[in-house]
Amino acid sequence: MAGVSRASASRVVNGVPSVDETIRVAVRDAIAATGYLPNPAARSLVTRRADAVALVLPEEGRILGDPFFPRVVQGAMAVLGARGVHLVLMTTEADTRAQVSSDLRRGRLDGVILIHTDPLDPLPRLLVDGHFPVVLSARPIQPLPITYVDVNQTEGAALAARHLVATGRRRIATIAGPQHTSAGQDRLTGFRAALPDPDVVWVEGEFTRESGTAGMSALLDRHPDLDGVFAASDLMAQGALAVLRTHGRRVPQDVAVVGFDDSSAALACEPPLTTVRQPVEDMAAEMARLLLHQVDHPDTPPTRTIFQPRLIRRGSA
Amino acid sequence: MAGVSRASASRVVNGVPSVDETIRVAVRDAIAATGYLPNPAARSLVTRRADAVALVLPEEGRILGDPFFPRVVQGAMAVLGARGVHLVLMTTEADTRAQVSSDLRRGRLDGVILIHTDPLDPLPRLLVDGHFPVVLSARPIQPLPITYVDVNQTEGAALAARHLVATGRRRIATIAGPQHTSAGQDRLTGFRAALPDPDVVWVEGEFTRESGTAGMSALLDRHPDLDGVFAASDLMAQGALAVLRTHGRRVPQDVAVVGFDDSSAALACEPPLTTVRQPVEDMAAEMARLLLHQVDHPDTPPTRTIFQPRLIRRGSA
DNA sequence: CTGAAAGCGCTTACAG
DNA sequence: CTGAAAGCGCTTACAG
Repeated sequence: MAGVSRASASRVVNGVPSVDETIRVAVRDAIAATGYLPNPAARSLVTRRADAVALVLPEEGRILGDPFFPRVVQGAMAVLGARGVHLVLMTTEADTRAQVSSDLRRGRLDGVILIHTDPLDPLPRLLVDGHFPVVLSARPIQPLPITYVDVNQTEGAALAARHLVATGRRRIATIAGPQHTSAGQDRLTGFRAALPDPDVVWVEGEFTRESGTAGMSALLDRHPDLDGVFAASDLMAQGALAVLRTHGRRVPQDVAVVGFDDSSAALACEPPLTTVRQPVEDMAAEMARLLLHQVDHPDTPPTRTIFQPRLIRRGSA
Repeated sequence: MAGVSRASASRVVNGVPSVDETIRVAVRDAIAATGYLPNPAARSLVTRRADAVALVLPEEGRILGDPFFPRVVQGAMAVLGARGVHLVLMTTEADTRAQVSSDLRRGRLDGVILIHTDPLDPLPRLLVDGHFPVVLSARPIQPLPITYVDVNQTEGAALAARHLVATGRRRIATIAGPQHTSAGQDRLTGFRAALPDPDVVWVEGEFTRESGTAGMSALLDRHPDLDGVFAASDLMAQGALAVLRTHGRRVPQDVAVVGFDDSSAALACEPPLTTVRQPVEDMAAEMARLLLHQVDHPDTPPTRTIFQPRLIRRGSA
């Protein structure tokens, strides 16, 4: 309709620079007049690109319910959406996980962002071995040549420790995260290292509200006189706050509480939670960028990008 | 490799019944031996199917942060995943909303599930007019020939009303949802109708925690003696609970509180929230099924499916 | 029931 | 810089 070859039309649509101005204009006019939209399946058939990536979450319930999740999606969508790349939601449950690799092999997915993967999950290794573009949301606990993004976990925990000490707390304890995860380990390590006496009282939680409740009860049983608590997740802090209230402890007067994440749960707490903020949106956006870069340049060596956490002071400490 | 035509191979892969058993076996063996996976782009080019649908949410922040969201995704993924259909996340923000319709027209998306759409949003009408498969998560406030799924809102609110009355509450008030939405309207209507005196005290909220806080404060100012509150969302109930605590009211002894949704926020409340449960997973699964049906049968007339709510009794009332 | 052939709508060497 | 042609990997009438 523009009176040019289909090759030239294709070049204009794809913004190839070496096209004569008159042709370009003719094609653009024709596109505007007809409302032409390129067929992605036909394009995909030759370019070998799906323009779709998956956000892979552990079991459906756990992460979706995580107040963390919305911020991840928001950050990733911002960069993906701008490039017209689809964000497909998947989980690592038995049925879906098979789909992830088959979709990757069939070219239905260009790559994947793996969120909060279980340390024992073989999926990261599988994807690396298959040379598929992939980005992890945290340092893998077993060394793996894989690109990941993380927050400086030890520094974040140190921020919490220093704040408790600076505000005069002396009998400090922590509800740590699961010690089979890198985040759980690093936050405990960092917290201890920043305390005058690293021999701090601690219990292990699972990052969930329930485990925060259990952890705080255990702590209070053993050390009724404690005056400062660092919970390695906001959800655990929320659980801890409930227990403290039940036991008649005022927060922050009697016991100061610091959380970790600055998820939406932090503002739902009473009092609002002082917590260590991870720049989750930025991290997710960066994951998307790194993934897209890998898609464009398959031989990119693995990189790691570490973000700095920040202490957000609110009512609880 | 199986020694048959590519047409026969295609028939076996797609499960066409009229294929000789020997051919079927030969093809299956060849597939197993080679690890063959069909190329979805090539298939899509001729079938005109993307095998992908979008879950379209209002502005990124609002719904993603909604404790409701995980249950929606879970329900939809269960039926979509089983059929190998991708669930693509999108929003109605300026940039993405253009993508929704262009992806639909280009065949990159087979249909969309619209969640919590703003009543003024022109998107539903646009999609209906374009004859695209679409399912809404609630009754549209302006009549529109569109398929939707909803909970019986008035009955849900009536459940709350009857429970408050049955437990002896007499000075009852409600924090209603936004009156420009069907859910907000119906819950208020249903609540009033089930009360001995429909002339109940009420304030309007936005379904958010903040508006619950503001609403409860206003209510308490005007009616310090109230003994029962129905909040039209769990989030508003959570905000109300915080205000009641600040004002020294015990829940449920002094004031009973009932929420709506049974979202994850209900269990995070203190005390745990008595609330009206929407079967969200079931509703989302049904939306996915209805959408897929429309994709298969483009001329399906619009239907509506109403689910029954249930009162979940916990500590707050 | 099966196969040869056309065709889905693009992109991309390859000549010119 | 541009166009004719091949080809991406499937599905599906159409004969037989």
